Amino acid sequence: MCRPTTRNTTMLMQKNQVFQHAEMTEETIHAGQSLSALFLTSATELVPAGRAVCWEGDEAKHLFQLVEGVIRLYRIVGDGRRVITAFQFAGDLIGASLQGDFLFTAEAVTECKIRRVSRKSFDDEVAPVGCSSHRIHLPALRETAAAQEQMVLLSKKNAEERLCSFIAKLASRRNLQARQSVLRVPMSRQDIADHLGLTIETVSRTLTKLASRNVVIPEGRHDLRIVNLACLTQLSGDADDFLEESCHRVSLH
Amino acid sequence: MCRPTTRNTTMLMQKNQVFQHAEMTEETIHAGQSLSALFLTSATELVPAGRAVCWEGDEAKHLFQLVEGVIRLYRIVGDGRRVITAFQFAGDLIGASLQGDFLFTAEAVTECKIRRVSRKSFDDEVAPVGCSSHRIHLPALRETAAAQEQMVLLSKKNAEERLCSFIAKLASRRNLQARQSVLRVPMSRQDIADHLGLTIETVSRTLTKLASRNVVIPEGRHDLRIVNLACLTQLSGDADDFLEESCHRVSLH
DNA sequence: CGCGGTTTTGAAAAGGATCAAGGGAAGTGG
DNA sequence: CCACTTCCCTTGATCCTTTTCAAAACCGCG
Repeated sequence: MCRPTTRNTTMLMQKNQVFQHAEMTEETIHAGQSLSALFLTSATELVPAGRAVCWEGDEAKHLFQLVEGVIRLYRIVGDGRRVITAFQFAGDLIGASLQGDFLFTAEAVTECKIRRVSRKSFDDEVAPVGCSSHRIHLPALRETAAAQEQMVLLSKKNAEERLCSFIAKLASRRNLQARQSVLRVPMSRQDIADHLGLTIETVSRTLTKLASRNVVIPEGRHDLRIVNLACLTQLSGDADDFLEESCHRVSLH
Repeated sequence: MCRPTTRNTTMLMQKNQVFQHAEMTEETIHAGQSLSALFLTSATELVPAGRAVCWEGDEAKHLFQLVEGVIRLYRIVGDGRRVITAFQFAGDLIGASLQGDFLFTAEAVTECKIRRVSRKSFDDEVAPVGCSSHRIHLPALRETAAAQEQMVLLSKKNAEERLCSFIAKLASRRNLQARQSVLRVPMSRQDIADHLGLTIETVSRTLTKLASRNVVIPEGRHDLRIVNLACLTQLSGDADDFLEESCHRVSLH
């Protein structure tokens, strides 16, 4: 009775972009504006690569807007095992969905520009605006959706699917900024491994394998040439499966 | 402004260790009351075991309060692989942190009593109350915290640690209801496996191993005698490590 | 140009998954 | 109340993916 049915499968296929085109009500827009305004009142800070902007367990007295650069959010468990729960990119809000303490350490992957506002002024300024919970929820919503996706990745995907998912997602946000087929990957292999629940060696090997199949080609340590995006998406495992075959045919050298 | 207090465990506060001591401001309490009130206006529905109360992808026109029983939230990925992202227990709110569509299917594990309210009245009634985002965020917060913990579990823990984490968490919520050392585990092995990112066989084997080490002893399919809670906690892998040795000594038969 | 850290590659080992069968409890019908 | 069916769970044996350990290659940098 609890077994998967085909009905479920079809219905669920829509992926996780669910929130990319989330509701833009007047409220949302209005709130968005007041939000930018709030952040604009504070000067941008420059954070060098490797520096943390907040620590797990610290009281979340501020939140941050990432203006430029890439940040990793992570937790350390037990004996120094690190789990990168998410990467954040330009435009993202860090700590907006928090109360109390930070649940993660946020560390610059690349040099970053951030703006910071106190939680108090955030609550005071932004919350009263449009209160039917829409806007307030939005960052938390995205976070939740991302977390769910990550859980799926971690519990059901193999190394290749994980890596392809990761690259495809990176590529898709890159697309928004409109570019060619070379994708910047600012994070180290260790970062990627810690995000995907793999070891650095497995990441490396899997990448090599993808290269040999002509899906993506590493160019230096931090760039990837996307040769076959369709295939990449296929291999990521959450796509519709109907092209699987053709993809393999195309991709095999 | 957000200091924890010990009194007054309202409906929402009881679960989920992380936020057990979350903020109980006047606002929160007030909102909690208005929330209970809202839910109390709707009659309880009886949901038989195995029945779904909402489906992934459906528009979230309602939210639910779980009055009694256990519910699993899951997503189906690709070819019928099921990921149980969370279990929900009496007092939990389902769908409160959503906008738009449900991100999961919610299905009764045991027979359940639920109350349901429309999202509209939830937003209208509850949101305007205390608007500085505190109360609104609480369910979402818990969810996020739980999701993060789950990511840690899935990316860094081995089968034994996963199972021990799971049992320990169950046991800790059980404790709140004050009972003896026999823990009810309403979900099937398959449910547990799909939640922990393992196969049913591995769950079974690991349980057997724990039994042979005298940590927990299965009594029938849905009960566990907790013999050595300290050890269980140790083995869950997110505890402080200082007792690791002694624990092993104690546990080895 | 040599040096330190990162990445790649290789070989061996381990932990789970998978495949296959057997056991047991709950429910059904006689 | 008992035989029978069924479903769920356990156990065993083998296979496969990923990890682990080790060393070589690469690359940016002083």
